[in-house]
Amino acid sequence: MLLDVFRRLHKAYGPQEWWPADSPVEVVVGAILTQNTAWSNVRKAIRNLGEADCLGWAALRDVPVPELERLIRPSGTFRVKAARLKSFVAALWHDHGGDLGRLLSGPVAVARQRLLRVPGVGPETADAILLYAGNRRSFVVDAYTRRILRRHFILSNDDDYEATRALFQQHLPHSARLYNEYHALLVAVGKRHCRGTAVCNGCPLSDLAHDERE
DNA sequence: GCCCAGGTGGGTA
DNA sequence: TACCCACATGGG
Repeated sequence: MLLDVFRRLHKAYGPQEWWPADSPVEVVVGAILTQNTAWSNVRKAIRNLGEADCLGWAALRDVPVPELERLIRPSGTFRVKAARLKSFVAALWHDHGGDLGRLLSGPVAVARQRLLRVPGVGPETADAILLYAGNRRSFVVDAYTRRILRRHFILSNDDDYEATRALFQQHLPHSARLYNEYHALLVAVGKRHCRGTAVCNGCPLSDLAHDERE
C-alpha cells in the first residue's frame, strides 16, 4: 500500500529534488524555521540570512541574537526560532567542533538521539536534518503525511509520530533516496490537495478509499 | 477579520 | 499519559 501510494505520487509529480536548499547549513536553518510555518515565509527569512552573509556555521554562531531575530522575523515565532538556531549552533560547536558531518555520523539512531537532545529540535526537525542534510536513512513524518494517510485510512488517529515513522521504515525498502523522494512527494500532494479545507479533486490518490469528512 | 502553516516545549491534572 | 497553550509572521 505505501509503495503503491509512492508510485502514484511519483508518476503524477516526478522527482522533487529535495530539500529546497543550496547547502547543509541551509537545510538545518530551513528545518528549524519551517516549524509550524508556511515555506513562503521561511524563504524570506533565508533570503535575509543569505544577504547578511549568515548562512554559515561560524556566522550563525557569531551573529548577535537581536540581529538574528531581525533577519528571521518573516518566518514567525522569531524569538523562539532565533534561540533554537543558537542552541543548535552551540551544540554543534561545543560537541562536534562545528562539523555537521560528525554530528550526523555513526548509527542513525545514535545521531538522531544527539539531535533530539538539542533544545528546539523535535522528531520531525531531527529526521529532516538527518535525511536532507546528512543523507541518512530516517523517514520524515510531517503534518501532510498524517493528514493524507489518515484521509485514506492508512493511518489511524492514534498513530503518533514514532509509530508513523516506524510504519514507513518497516514497509519500505531501506533507502535514503526513497525516503527523500517520498516525503517530498507527500508535501507536493499535500500543498495541492490536502491543505486546510482543500478537497481531493484531481488528487492522484483520489480513487483510493477516502474519508470525505473534515 | 479569520484561519492556517513542512513543530516544539512547558505547564497542568 | 493526555490535553492545553504560547510562540508570531504573512498569504488566502
